[in-house]
Amino acid sequence: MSLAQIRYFVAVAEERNVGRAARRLHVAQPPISRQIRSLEEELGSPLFRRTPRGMDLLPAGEVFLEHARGILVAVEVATDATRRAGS
Amino acid sequence: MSLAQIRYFVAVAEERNVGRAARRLHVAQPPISRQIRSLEEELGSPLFRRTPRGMDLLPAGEVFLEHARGILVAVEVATDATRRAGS
DNA sequence: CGCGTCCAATACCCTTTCGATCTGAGCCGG
DNA sequence: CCGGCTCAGATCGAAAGGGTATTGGACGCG
Repeated sequence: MSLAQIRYFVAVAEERNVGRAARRLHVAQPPISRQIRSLEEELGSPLFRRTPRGMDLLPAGEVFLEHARGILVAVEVATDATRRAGS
Repeated sequence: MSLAQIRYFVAVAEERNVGRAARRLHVAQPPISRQIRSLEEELGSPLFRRTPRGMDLLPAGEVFLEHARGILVAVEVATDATRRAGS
């Protein structure tokens, strides 16, 4: 699992759409699709239901989403605090 | 910043020694050194003082260490909770 | 009914990143 | 001094990651 995967996941969960998430993150669509799939494999359970109109969060996805947001915030807080301590 | 870098950092901080951290993580020593350096550059401040006998945590490093441990725990918790929700 | 549209997934290539090995430089103890 | 630590640097091969182009499925509209 990588922080990029977590960021991709949060964007897709919020946009409910891989293409929009990709544009928001300034990356192409296929990398996002692949990373989401890889994340699901690593976690051992699907996070989204694929529909012709986008991606619907599954229960496991909702659980992961809450934690994922916390992780990203924690990384940002750690970065800021360390920069502040270092200068 | 990657989760691997955070794991490397925590190991080095705890061992106060790059070589021991490398053995503990089952990777070679130079990759650890490089990732630590890259992390310091990204954070904008040194985290360790290099000595002929090992690595001493600087104040910025101590700050980052506390946050880093929390991030790794959060990743583990997120993983477990999601696995549990998915099965 | 097609046909155009919108979606995610796949195939393929290329660049970048990452780790392993080997080597070097600095310091300390015997 | 010399032998054994330490971390850092150079080089190489493998793996990962992103981009473009394309496919395939589902819907809606004429």
